[in-house]
Amino acid sequence: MFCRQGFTGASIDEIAAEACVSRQTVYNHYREKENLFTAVVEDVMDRANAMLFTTLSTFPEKPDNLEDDLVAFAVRLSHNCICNQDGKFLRKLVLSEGERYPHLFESWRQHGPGKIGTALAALFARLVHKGLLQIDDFDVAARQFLALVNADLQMNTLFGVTPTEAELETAARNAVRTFMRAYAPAQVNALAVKTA
Amino acid sequence: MFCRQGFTGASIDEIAAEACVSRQTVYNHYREKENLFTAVVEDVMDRANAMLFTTLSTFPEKPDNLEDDLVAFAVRLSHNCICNQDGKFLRKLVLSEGERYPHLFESWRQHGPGKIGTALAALFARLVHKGLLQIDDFDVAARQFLALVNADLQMNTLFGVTPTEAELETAARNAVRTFMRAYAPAQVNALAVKTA
DNA sequence: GTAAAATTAGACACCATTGTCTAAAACGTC
DNA sequence: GACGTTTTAGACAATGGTGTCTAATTTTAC
Repeated sequence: MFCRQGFTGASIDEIAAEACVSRQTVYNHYREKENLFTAVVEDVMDRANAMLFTTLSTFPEKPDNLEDDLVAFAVRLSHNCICNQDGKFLRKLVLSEGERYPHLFESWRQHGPGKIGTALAALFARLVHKGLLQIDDFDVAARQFLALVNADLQMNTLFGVTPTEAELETAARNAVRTFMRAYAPAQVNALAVKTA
Repeated sequence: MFCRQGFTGASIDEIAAEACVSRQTVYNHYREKENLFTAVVEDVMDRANAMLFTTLSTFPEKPDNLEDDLVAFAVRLSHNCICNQDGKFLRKLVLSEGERYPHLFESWRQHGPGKIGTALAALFARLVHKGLLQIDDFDVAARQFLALVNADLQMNTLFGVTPTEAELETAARNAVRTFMRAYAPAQVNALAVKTA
């Protein structure tokens, strides 16, 4: 409800009705609307974080085909963390009510994109160490990877349309291809060109 | 005011006070709040579009040093169209009230990012024609360019902090470096590596 | 089965906001 | 300077929301 209508747009009455509970019960649990709101946000954030780390752990320790593995990973990432309801809610929230709730906002920044960024950077560092990538700044590369994955989906997510599996796939493939061209060692790219 | 507080958050009284005008005058001009709102949005959109096209026209017809020109262009783009108040407003708006005003939303989609995307794609097509870039899908490249430029700034813009000129510059340089590595013809990259 | 705790429906005061109305004031034009 | 138009301040009803209260009902625990 907060997701769909924002903080002021969601009335306690509607929320209570949606929860099949009386308004008074809501007030019994959370003294006031703000408490309910922050509780919801924190819950959504925790769930999103959990989802994020399970997704991160799916990346194979010894990549078989780096490009394909990265594509599959990007698909899972956007599917689980970016295009789902929670992710959209959080981004929307931060944008619309971020200035009103600075501490929520800060907490999101550190637990959300902050964590995903550092975790991705660590993954890339491992891949560099194995000679599969050539990256000078891991943090920049991580941000760019996320940005590229989002590039094709941004319009859809803003639109409120959840992209189809096929759109997700091509978006991921476009992103990874560009990423690999920019960050794969020369011989890997040469090989890719030769096989193409 | 709509920008800072959203549609419902901004009261007519406050708006009238800010405009140094009585509430009744507002109602005389725009029969109701929604009309005022859509008028504001359209005005902001028009201004943003004008700004965008003047920015696009600054790109040199015969690039001297492509990488530097792209960096300068990216800096101007983020400065004029992405990080300024209007751009932030529009993104925020689309995200928070997009579902409530589908026609506004659609109009934004076509006149905002739609136009910037196709215009950028056209620019890249010219650069490819001159042999300065090697791109298979112009639209994808345009979206990726924008995404990369935003990659380092997203956090700042969400935070509400306007990045310093130096941050803008490094963000643009990171973006363009990756973009060039992915899309510059082999000999250009080889040259860049040699000179580095 | 009973007592304590939680939940419910509904009424309520309170507040902010929208949009209307009116009479007075300011403005512009000739 | 006079007349038509616009603006203004303030009052006003209507609406919809928050948070409180109460008395009745249900659930839970023992």
